[in-house]
Amino acid sequence: MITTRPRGTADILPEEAGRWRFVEDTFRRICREYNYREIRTPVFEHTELFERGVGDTTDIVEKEMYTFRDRGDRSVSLRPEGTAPVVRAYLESNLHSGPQPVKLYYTGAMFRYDKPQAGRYRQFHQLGVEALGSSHPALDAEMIAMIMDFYGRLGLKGLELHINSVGCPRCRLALKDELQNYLRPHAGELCINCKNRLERNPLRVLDCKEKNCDRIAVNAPTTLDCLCPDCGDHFDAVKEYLDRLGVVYQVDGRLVRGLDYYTHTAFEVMSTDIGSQSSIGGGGRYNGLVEACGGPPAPGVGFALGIERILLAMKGRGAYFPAGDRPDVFVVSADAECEKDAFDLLFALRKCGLGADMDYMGRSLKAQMKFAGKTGCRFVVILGGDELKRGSASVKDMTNGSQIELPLKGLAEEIKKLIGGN
RNA sequence: GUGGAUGUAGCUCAGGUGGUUAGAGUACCAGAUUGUGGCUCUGGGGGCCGUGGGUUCAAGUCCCAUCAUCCACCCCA
Repeated sequence: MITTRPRGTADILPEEAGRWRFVEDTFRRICREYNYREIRTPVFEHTELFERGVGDTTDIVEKEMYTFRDRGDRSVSLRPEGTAPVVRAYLESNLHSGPQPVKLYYTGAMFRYDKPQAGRYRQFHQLGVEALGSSHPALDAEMIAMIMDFYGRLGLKGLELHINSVGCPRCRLALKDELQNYLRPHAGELCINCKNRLERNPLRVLDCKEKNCDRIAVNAPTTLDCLCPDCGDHFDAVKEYLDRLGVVYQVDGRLVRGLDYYTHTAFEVMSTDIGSQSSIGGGGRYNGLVEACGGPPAPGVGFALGIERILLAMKGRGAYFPAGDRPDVFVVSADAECEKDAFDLLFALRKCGLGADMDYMGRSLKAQMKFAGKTGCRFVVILGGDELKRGSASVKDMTNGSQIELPLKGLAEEIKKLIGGN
């Protein structure tokens, strides 16, 4: 059926698109202030990039990628996330041999073959930033502060910021041992998933939401219990920088993010009122990723935010959105003979930079007025035989209904003055 | 991938136990004395009742399948 969109996709209609633009514009502004520069990468990549970069044991790669073979028999995939492509570009264009860190931001569509539900789509849109080449804890803090700053400017409230450190690979190994020792006696009480996780990836038992698992996990050793001295220092420094900025956070030793490449700092922002898909943004440090992608050892930090979920949270809280675009002027012809003059006038107005439109449905004067009212225009210019004889036009202010007659010559400039005057 | 709910005009929804030409509100269009919006009144256009099967003399109404949406699990943005 050609009149239905693919499952899990959405059309962003004009009214909604205005809200998207508001979110995106706010993001771009903040990126400029924090000195992150835009990067645009392809919407599809070699499948191998995601297998290596995201991790081939993650759900994303195992069962959620849009993968296909192109006509040259190459396996390519629609990007399921933005970090791996940015890292690839960083390497491919030798950005790592320039001044570090390289601070980049991106916006765009991502694709995941999930079952759609509230706040979860197959094509969704992310805003993200990555800072490559520095392992300084102030950078982790800057990024977390930046997200909260961004949400604040959108008028989002009722958010929870959770932070954690998942340590380096050595810490993880230690934790894995500790966890398995703690969990094995409880194995019989865990859910089926967690029984499997116990041997393969016991970290994930920590944020299982099953009641029994949750109860057991509360007392389990966390990532924080197993941090090596270096990782502990790094995390303390991140917290200190956040404290200096007055950023409010909760340390959550059970926060384990799904992607394999995270090391050290991990963070996530939750909204309490958008349904079960409550995460509206998250990120962390990934010091092993660049190397895993075939580059030199280079650290990185980044985050990604979901636009759809941000919008959901904003609507849930009745957040402010700026008014949509509307024309400055609508040109109305009082009788059919004036239509061509109205057309000329319309283009004269536009040439002066005014947003202008007219009726294209052959409507009566009354209907044209009605239609003009619905466009939300500020002024209506009425052109009729009487006015034309005098070389003038009637200008009606739609906000108060007042009407004056002005000469056609220089009309656009006059209207500009009237708009500027308010 | 698993489970639950729903699917009637553009939109929001009515349509007891199956029975003639499927309704409302809203939106859209046109009128309400001769060149003017927002309020009010009147009229009008618009529906493969998601789709495909089945039961029945008869199905929007019952059964099955399928597709889609929503909700939860899972996962994550």
